[in-house]
Amino acid sequence: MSDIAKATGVSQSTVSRILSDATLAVPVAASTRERVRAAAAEVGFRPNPMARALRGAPTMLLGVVVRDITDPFFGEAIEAVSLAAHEHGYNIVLGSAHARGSEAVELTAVLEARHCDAILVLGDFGDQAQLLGDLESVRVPVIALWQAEATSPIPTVNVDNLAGIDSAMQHLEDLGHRRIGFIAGRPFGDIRQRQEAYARRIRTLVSDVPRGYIQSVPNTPDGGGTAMLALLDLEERPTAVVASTDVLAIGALRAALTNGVLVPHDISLVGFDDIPMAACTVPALTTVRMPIAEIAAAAVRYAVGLEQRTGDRSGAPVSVFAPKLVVRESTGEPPS
Amino acid sequence: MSDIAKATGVSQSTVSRILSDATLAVPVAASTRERVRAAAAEVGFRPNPMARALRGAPTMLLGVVVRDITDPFFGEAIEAVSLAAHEHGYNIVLGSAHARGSEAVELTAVLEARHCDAILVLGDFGDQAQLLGDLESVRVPVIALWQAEATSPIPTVNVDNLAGIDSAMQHLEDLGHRRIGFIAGRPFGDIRQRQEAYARRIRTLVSDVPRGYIQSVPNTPDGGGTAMLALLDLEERPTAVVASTDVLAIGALRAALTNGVLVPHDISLVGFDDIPMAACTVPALTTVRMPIAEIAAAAVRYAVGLEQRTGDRSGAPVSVFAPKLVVRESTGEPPS
DNA sequence: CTGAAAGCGCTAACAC
DNA sequence: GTGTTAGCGCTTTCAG
Repeated sequence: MSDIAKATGVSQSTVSRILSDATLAVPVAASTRERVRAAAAEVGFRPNPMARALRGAPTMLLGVVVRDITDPFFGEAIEAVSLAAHEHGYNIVLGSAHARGSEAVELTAVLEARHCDAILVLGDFGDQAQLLGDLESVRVPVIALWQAEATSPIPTVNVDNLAGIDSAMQHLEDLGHRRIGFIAGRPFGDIRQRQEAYARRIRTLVSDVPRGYIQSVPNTPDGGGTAMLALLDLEERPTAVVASTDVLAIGALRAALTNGVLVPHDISLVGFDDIPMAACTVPALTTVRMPIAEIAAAAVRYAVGLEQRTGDRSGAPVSVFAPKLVVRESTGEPPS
Repeated sequence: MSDIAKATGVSQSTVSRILSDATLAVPVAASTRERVRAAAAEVGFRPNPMARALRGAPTMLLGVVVRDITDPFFGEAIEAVSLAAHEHGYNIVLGSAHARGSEAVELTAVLEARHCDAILVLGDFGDQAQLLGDLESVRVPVIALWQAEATSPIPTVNVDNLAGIDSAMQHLEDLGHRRIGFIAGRPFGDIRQRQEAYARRIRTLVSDVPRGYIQSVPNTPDGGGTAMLALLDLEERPTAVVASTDVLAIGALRAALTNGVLVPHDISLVGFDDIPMAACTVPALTTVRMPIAEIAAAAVRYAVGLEQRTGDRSGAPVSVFAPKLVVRESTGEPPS
């Protein structure tokens, strides 16, 4: 920058004024501006964001912490956030927390230190009190997506899990199902909410959740398979199963099929998330789709907005978006 | 930092020496160190990486450009890179290129400007000459993963596509298949290599690639489905199909199954990548698995190593890792 | 309208 | 061993 100042015979501060578009505040002669611009272009000048940040300017970076980047759902989510961020001129610093406590903590330190303008937390970290605690003491705005701990003081934008499960249950009930099982993942956050929604709903059908109708397993295809097998073994076998995520549902589907149980002929299956693969299974999965793009956009808008009214972290407002049931081939009437 | 200098009555430079662990070069009294450390801890001191970077220190950031983050394969890849980077104390700045030219270019600008210590490019950007060109003029080391353009001057670490396809073909031939079709994605990079490997191999079986045996489609499940349908419609229908990616294979599988073609009874199917879902289809997919973790580790090691011997970009060395065939349920003997 | 100068937080010679 | 001093590249008062 000083180079170009010398080359054009202007002072470095003038160059700064021109190149940083502070022009509006302090007028600069058009002629000078032209010359400087030209010189800058010639040298291929690129402002150094480090230096800018050092002076207190925003870094235009959004930190993103994701619980498990290999989860196909979060792949889509990151894409959506990245897109939304990009629209505001922001870039993404990604940290995958690998669901291990120590790293997550370290991670927030990194993100904070990197002076992200805001931090976005994707997914439930309910089992990592550390992280959540740390996040509270971070100086930049933190906003959570797909994080459903009611206790959290962090502003959150999420999908309406209750509505999602309700629509799935309604669909199943309309089809004639009464004995409906549930496959749960981790017992906190989104999945816990979905489980509660299920439990509440099923109690309107039967006096209480039948023994074994809720299977808690790790949120993996294998977990889903294990759960399905257990459900299938029940004395009063359910005629339909709601899985709290598509990943679980896909595992459950495979388990049923490989054990000679036809879907949806013998048992109906509904997932949650609508990951791309959900449409590719045979039969294709009936599932609950969330408005990922909208959620991401809202979160980014919020993160960016928060930067202006600094420190305003009191409200911990929560935006909730409505999901939509996508009926495909994995649901049908109960076996007679 | 000056605060803690004042508080402990030492000079700020001493504090810096202690806190930046330059201790080794210039000895510091143990007592002073203790005091400073304590004070630093009390204030909750966190070094400002911006300032550090401004002084020329490495930013400990690795830029990652990925062609399509929603591709489940790249999800795993990013995780692996992230893990490997973490081991060297590096973090990841993620940029998804959305496979759109303009953005990709802009992206590299951002990454360069962000002063990443190196840039990792995941996947083929063969259709984006812009990006590749830009990358060449970037000052930091660039290293490519899963990028197979022979013309590229960028150091590359990749999987041995030829060996992968060969093992798939060998497996099929051992089973007795002679009429083997191929589903190709984009006509460049990894996929082109795989296609060439297929073409070479099939010519050892028949005089030339039979008409229509290579189906070129977009790298999506739908694309795979379309390709499979075309293959099935062929006069001399293949008894086996090799798909250049699992995503294609999964789509192809669904297309076959929903059209009453049994896999592997009527037609065998092999994928490539071994994405997590590959084990969850019914039948589970026989596929070619790459050593993702090793590839990521090699790339990161390289990226980090390159930083020391600056400017050494001449060789454009290429590391190639051997993939491994994973036999599951989608392959069997040809129908009699 | 433009220049001079003071830092942002930190590191690295170079003294003492 | 520790303090002094000079910047890294940029923004920003404050004077011309």
